Amino acid sequence: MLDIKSIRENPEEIKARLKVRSKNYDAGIDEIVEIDKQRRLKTAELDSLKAQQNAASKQIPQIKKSGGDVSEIMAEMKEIADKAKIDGAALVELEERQKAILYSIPNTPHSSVPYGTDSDDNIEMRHWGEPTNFSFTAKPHWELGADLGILDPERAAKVTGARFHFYKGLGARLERSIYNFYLDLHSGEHGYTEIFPPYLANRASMTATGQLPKFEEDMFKIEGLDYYLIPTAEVPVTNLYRDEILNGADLPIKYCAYSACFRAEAGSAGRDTRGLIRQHQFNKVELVKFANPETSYEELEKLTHDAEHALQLLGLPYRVVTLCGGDLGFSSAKTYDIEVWLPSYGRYAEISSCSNFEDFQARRASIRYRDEDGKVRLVHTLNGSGLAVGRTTAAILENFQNADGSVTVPDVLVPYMGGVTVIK
RNA sequence: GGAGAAGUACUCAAGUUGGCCGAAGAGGCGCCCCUGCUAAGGGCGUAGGGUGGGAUAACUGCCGCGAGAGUUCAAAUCUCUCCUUCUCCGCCA
Repeated sequence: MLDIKSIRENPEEIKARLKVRSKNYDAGIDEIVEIDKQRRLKTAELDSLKAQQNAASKQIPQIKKSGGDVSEIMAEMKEIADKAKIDGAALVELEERQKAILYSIPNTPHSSVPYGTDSDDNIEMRHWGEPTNFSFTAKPHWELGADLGILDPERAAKVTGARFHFYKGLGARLERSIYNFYLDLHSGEHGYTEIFPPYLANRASMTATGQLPKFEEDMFKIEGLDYYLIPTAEVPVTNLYRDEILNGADLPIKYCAYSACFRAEAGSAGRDTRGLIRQHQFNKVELVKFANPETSYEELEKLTHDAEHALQLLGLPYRVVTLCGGDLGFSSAKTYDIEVWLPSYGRYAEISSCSNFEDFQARRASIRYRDEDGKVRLVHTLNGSGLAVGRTTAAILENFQNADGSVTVPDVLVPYMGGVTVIK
């Protein structure tokens, strides 16, 4: 959520910055400025009534003590109390309206984010390796999975529904090897503390990280409870410090977390219908940072490189792009996508999204830190996939397939695979 | 899931016939005094955070005793709902 004070003071600047997301973007800035004005007037009105009440509350017992008559002042206070009630209700309504708009406004993009309408306008920053060439006709991963007997979406459709998978045998082992490798890499070499979070989060948490209220239809909700299946470990891990004040000297705080992720993705019907790319449930290792605002963009670079490092060790070709305004996520100020080469698609496909949310989530979640000067400030939150596991499995199967239909296991995963070097 | 008990500041903890409770006390922490030494003693300080007014000052209003709602002129204190923790029972990986 954006700061109402900065909207109040620089409405035109905020509007201009939001236009990087979309030319015609109308976030309701003018409306919110007007509501804010009324809200503050009403607040002042109500506060002065309360001040009168407080003064009377001190007088009444004293008058009573000295045997005076309080009926007149009490009658007067009754009127004030009634008026305060009406004002209070009006104020609540204004606050609700303001909040509704404020929660629906996306983050302002960082100045380095280019204008653009969709993923075609993203900017390639760098790439590593080259697209894989095959001397034979390469198969897509879903065919490899079926032929090797390691992926079974058909039975998953029977047992659950579309967009779920059974992994079997070395397929299940490969998936497990990948997220164990990721966790070991980030918690070991990269200095992230490992977290294993709950897979359900409540409404307050989902609101704090920005999934709610705007994207409710993308979430799986638990019937009859205020719980949602997490779409990413970002939700529980970022909310770890909701409503807390951290010690500034402890920043940056770095966490990595494996979790299953659940996405209803109502709008995705018809896309990526086969294979592991777009599932209702998938595995992911997430990197989360709580950072000092001064250094959060350096932390974003480091986080992105940490995620890239995993792909380098696996030997998978990838590129890094800066998302343009039109492709930028709701809560993010700047995002790098890491895209892995996917032969069946003939293009790079997203396997990680590394974002700096600046204070957007921290304001919603009230995550702050005490600075050296004793002042309390909002932290900057960052996160990125490190990496999506199912898509890694797909990329490994496709990029490392052999002419005979077998798949070579990347060296770094062999120990995790119990010494298996080829899946056949 | 059932039955009880409890949630007050960094910690512990008073306060439930509603009103001089912004909230006793202790510990901890900070500063100082005494002490020729890392002891003992003494003094002072220690509620923040949010949100308004005001010049992004001085100063000042309002809200904060788990959360929310209610009763009342007035609630930490009364009522209701919810959350969390503890104990016992049940169930269970």
